[in-house]
Amino acid sequence: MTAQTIAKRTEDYSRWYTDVIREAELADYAPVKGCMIIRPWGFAIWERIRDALDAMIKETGHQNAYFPLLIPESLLTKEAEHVEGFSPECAVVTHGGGKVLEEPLYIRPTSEAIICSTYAKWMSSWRDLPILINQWANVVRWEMRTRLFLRTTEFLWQEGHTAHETEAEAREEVARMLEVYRRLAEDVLAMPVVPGIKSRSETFAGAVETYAIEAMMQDRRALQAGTSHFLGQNFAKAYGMQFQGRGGALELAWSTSWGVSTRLIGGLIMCHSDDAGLVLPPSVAPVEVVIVPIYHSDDDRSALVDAARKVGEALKGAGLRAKVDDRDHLKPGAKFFEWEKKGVPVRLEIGPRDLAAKSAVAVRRDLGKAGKRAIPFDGLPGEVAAMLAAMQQALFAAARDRREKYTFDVPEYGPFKDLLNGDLGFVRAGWCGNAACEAKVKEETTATIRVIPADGRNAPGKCVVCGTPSTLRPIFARSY
RNA sequence: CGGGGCGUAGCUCAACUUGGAAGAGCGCCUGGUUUGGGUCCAGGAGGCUGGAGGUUCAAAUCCUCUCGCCCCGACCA
Repeated sequence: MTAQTIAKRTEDYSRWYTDVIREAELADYAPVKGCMIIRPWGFAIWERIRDALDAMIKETGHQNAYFPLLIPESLLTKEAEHVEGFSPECAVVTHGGGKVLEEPLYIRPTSEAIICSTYAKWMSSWRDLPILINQWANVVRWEMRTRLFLRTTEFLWQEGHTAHETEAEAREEVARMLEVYRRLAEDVLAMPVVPGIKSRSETFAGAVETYAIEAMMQDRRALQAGTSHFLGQNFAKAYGMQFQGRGGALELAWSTSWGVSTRLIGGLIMCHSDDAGLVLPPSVAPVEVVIVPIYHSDDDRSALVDAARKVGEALKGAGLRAKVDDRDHLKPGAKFFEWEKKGVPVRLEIGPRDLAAKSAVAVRRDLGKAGKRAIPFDGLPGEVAAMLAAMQQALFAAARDRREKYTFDVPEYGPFKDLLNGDLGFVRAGWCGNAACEAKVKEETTATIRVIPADGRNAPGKCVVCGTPSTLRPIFARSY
């Protein structure tokens, strides 16, 4: 027996998290602090997410483009709040070609500066609007404390940047993309989220408003999974995004930006995985079904590997991502453990008994051995597809039930603090909108306002901290 | 930036307290054996002990400095 290599969630949640990543071979540490190497299995998951989201971004009328990594200091510093927010966490290039550069170049922490200044050149008439562009890129933020996928010094993301003629159009765009993110999280990642607006203190540097989707992890902490910013005319002023309007006057554009990152993979892990390792929702699994032939002799071997391959071809023919594990130097048990750690949703075992019965034993990753059942070869692709669909639903339902179970309505400050300090989940409560009350909660519980959902924006009540009448009802939680 | 832990084989670590020939398990390579939940046996490859300096007849071990990583906090959209 090989020793257990993954810590139990109940004993050491953060150790468990890094163990799952290591054992599933999702990522590795790099020579530079906070940087991570995304290994093929991890990157294949990212590609699944990326391809799904890319299609949605294009369906909503956006085009992809690419802007450069290096941003001149003078450009980044034009929007005061923006630079104040980002400057401390920027990496700066000071040398090039063996010489000290005349002007330092910032490695982008986000691309508003370079993109907005470019848009300024591209717009002269209202007919040039809207500009709807997305880019897939890497960014660097010198975070003090890093964690694989959740907060790395360099990470991959997409950032959409749009410019519009009117405020209403820009606001529509912000809402549209937040909804795209909600669909991505819930329908693809099987991760239920709460969409809503951020408080002022949590708003993106330079934005007028920040909207986000917030998910609950298995340790009941919150994870911000995606953001959509209404930038108003702040960046238009800073970067000269003006155009001649329908009436002939010069007008400032209204802009937005929105992004999700490789952090989503961290969310996936903490949302669905268990003590045996990674659990992947079928829609993002690089391999949906793995087929393991089981044999006792060389004669058996060729017949069973053949059968496994035929089944594999049939599944692939039905559009499923199937893999036959025909490695001869590993016993079936070793293969089972390996694919479990990697989160493959369905395993098919085909041994002599199954071959004789013309069926395969199927095991769903989230149900384990208890859910074993035999499925006849005839109709296998349909049955497996149904199992995958059921698993996708089951993962979502389990995560949603967990979130609902651990979301509380607490009007009194005492119990409110206890719940948050006990890491017991999301807490909904009235808030007067005053930053001082928000800060007090943070100081006394380390929890923050994660998001103010739509139904919490006009909800008469009393501020949980100061007791004055309130209309806001945010979700408070500790977060990653 | 504060607190804690740690750098020794690909990985996890032992040897350090009390200086005296660098080890184990896993993984890897060869051959055989095995295969319905991590087979077993035999043989083998693999190290400037993170780096620099110091003390000493002798340093993985003691001292100084340095680089880096992990965890907890502060910070973070």
